[in-house]
Amino acid sequence: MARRYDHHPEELHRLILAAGHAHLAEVGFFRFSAREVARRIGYSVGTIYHVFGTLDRLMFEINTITFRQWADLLECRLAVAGDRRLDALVEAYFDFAFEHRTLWQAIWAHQVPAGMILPERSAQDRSRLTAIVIAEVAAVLPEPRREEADQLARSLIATVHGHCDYALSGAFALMGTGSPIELAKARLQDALGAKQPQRGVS
Amino acid sequence: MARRYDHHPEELHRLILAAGHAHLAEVGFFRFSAREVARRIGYSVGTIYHVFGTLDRLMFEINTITFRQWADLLECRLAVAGDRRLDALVEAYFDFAFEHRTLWQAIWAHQVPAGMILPERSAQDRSRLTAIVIAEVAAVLPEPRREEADQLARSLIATVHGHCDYALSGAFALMGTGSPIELAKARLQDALGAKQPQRGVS
DNA sequence: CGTCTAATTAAACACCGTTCAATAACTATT
DNA sequence: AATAGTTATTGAACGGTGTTTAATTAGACG
Repeated sequence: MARRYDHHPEELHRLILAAGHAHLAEVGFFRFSAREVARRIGYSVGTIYHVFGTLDRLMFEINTITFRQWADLLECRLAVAGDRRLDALVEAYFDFAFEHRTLWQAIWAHQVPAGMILPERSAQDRSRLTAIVIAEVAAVLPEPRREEADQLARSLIATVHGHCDYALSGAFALMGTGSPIELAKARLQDALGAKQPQRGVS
Repeated sequence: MARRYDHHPEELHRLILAAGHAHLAEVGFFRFSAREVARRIGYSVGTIYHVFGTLDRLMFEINTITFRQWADLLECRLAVAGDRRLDALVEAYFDFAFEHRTLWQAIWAHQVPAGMILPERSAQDRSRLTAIVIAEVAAVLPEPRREEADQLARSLIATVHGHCDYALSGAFALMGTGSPIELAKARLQDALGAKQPQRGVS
């Protein structure tokens, strides 16, 4: 026992995160197991506790990776979007959630303990998605209302989030026409349409 | 071992549900324990499995109780509401979630297994909340658009849900003016305001 | 070469969900 | 009333979990 320097500390940190992220994607939040992560990388559980201190911190950092990937997707989609940029954001939001269901649900399933101190870097990664939406909402708002952008953007994110969550939980299942994603777009239109006419409105 | 008829089957069923509901309210979904429920009622774990077959079924029925209480609150609030009935519904939605945080979160944390067959009674209890909102949305829509009510109501529920979930998860925490509940009301106003002018609009 | 530090581990603890054979209490039949 | 049959209930077992800790040992430092 007590081998060392198979991996440098940073490397080990990344190794655990990568294995943990992959494991979480496979089995989902409720069947996630720190022991299984340890098994996968050929270390013992204790090492994970040594590196992360708490399971909550490991889960938090894994979810931060997911946040980063999610924001990356939104940026990619914006880069190739036409003039209906907010619709593109809604689609990216949904697409990520549906394509990486287990990872996305883990974000919301994990309750970060009250007192936990968050690394600055993580907070930044996690707020990127919000920042992207705020910028686009601000761009769409007419000049005098631009100071609303922050609040309004968060409200619209919550709106899309609600539709996405309901769709994944099956609550929308029995509905005929009007997919959740189209309904979400319609609600954004309701909130923004009056304030700023977009081209090509459906 | 093997005492009998301390409680009739129905009584035992209710006893487990009541204890389970109370336990869930205290510790939340992630620390819920079937063994603890058994301990509380003075039976062994096996009995719970005998009565409910699966932990998932027990959790499902406990959550159904929560759904029932939630719909009850909405109805009570409607009964004493003024002319801004939808605002009253939004408030009731939030109030229940905040007052019974653990129970409310358990509803969304619990993934009902795909194949599970649901008792008719439960499905009814669970759909009541939606039905209440549909009725109020229909009442507010102008005659020609009344057939939209079903879809629109679900979309508005998703909207409020998103705001509520975000608020509880702390994502709204750092915002200045404009509480989540007021933002949710504003989004409903956006969606319905144009279609039906309400008195006393803020 | 010896000392110190800290990474790593095995093992232990106290739980958990789930299953199942054994048992005892009730029911039905004679 | 006695017997046979049914079934509610249990304890115990199995394999898993998160978390903690003392022991070990690889590497760093003098």
